[in-house]
Amino acid sequence: MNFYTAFRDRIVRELAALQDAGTLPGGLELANVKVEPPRDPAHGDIATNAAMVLAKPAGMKPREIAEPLAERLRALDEITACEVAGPGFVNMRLATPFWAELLARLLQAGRDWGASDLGQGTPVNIEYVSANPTGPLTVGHARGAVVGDALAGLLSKVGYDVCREYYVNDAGGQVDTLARSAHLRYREALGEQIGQIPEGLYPGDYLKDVGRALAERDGAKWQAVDESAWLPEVRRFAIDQLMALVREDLAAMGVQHDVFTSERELTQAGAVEEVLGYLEARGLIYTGVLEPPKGKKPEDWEERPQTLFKASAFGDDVDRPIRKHDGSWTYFAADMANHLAKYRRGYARMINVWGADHGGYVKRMQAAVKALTDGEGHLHVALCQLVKLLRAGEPVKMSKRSGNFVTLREVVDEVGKDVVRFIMLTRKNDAQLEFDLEKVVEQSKDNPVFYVQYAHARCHSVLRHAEAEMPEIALDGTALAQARLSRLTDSEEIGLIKYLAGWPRTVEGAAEAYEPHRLAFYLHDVAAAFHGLWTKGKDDAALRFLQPDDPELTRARLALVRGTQQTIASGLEIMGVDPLEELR
RNA sequence: GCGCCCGUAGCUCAAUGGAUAGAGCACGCGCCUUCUAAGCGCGUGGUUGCAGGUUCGAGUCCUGCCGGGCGCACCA
Repeated sequence: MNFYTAFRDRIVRELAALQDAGTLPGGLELANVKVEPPRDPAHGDIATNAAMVLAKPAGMKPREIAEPLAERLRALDEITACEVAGPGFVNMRLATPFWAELLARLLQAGRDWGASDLGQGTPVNIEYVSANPTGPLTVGHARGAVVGDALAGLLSKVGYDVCREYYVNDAGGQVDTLARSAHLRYREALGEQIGQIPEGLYPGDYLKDVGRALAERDGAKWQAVDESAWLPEVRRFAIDQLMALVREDLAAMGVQHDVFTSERELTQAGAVEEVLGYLEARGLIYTGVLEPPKGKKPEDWEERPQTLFKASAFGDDVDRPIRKHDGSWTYFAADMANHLAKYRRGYARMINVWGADHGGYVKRMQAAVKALTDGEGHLHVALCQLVKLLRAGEPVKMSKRSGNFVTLREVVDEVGKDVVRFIMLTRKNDAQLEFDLEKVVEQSKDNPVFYVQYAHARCHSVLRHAEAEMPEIALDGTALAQARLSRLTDSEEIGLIKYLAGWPRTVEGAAEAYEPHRLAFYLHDVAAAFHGLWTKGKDDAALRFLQPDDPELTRARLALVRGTQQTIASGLEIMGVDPLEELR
């Protein structure tokens, strides 16, 4: 479906023919030969760098390779012009019928437009969100949720077998703190005066609900007993409640994970001991003393022997502790078990979406994956930078209700999940993102969500008018694929087809680079091309899509409109955004 | 001190190692009896932080500086 790939195959074939003919020496490495769109459309539709990358190994000048190659390429039907330019590019222009044919294929592909088998069914695990169950999700989590979900959609689209995973950090000190905070709210619900929330406990009002629910279920059962008696049960209860809240928040964003893995269950099942045993057998565990970080020695630093994993043997800067002071496992140790479990379930390819504050954790986890899988596993980490939440240019105040952060829910309730999802993908994940609650719902050109949705709605508007004025024309993609597409001759019409034709390449590129934001930029450009064409019909009635006196031409143009609509819808679908048919 | 990320037009940001570095905003000038003007077109605007290096070719890769962000045992 990616026609650049198809042309690359042909060019490689022609290069082989040139080798057979003795024009080129044999045995050339062709892996670096690329076929891509020239940056400047004036250079043609597609270009290859073959002559330049082969010049050195062939011991020839680029032109000496380019000219005979161009000679052969000119003989192909689809290629109307082929010339050598610049330092040795071979530029090609494709025949109009080629583009018409491409539009027809797009329309027939329907929902599969842009799909490919790049991934060949390879299993990929994407772990994202994975927020601690100690509070509601924040706007920061929203970005991770959107990026992870869009990556999942993207990789599915190009043929990977994707598993969407959430790792629940329900072990360790933070959930104990949660339990204590919830217990306090529980006593409050039973009528006690609890006063100020002590330092170190979670102050958010959302825990009042948890306290009340516990009081309703268990009455005063846990009120006057020792902490050791109530903690495990209150903890379990609070985690369940908060995970339910998390799932609700995610559902409000349209995010649904396939698997929730519990750190506690993993640990209790002995998975960490297994990891330890595995690493010990390979001599990767030892007891040692770590150096304090230079220039920033913690106040309470004490030199003492710790159980360490030899992460430095796998690219990390230092070796990493796997037991805490009290002998329990570190978060890292449990996370190793988590990654080993994923690997064992068949996911040699793993992607984690983390907040930028976890950047310092990347190397050790990658080192762990290497060590635990004998180098067979591969972990990619996408770090999401901060989201700066603004309202009309001013930073948004934190709400007390939630515990001094802005929740995902507040934002979704205010602007809608589609807006959140789209805007979160308008920046590279490792760049900071400004999210202005007022701007993102503005119905104007400088709001990319609106701009793209408007183009999609305009397509539907045209199709609705067509239905009313020329009911004899069938408007579904399959029917329109049969239209006489050779009637599309205006350079802007052809230009739009060319742009649409780039969709599969865009999808593949975004998937390979793990960069879903490219979809948002591409859709913005498609929308711009469409708006331009639409407006041209205002200036020149002959360019309007609907030509009542010429049904054949109308059908061809409606095919283009449908193709645009399908492409935008296809992109929004991967991003998890519902395309709008009307904006009124 | 060390590690990771970032540095591109006045602002916010694009650009799988490719040709003359692109959009939007802002600024200036045009376009509404019409399928949604909630839009379109034209113009102004650049030493890609600095200095070297690799390459036929560097915003992109490597090294060193400068500036900003994040992190740095026993939290997650």
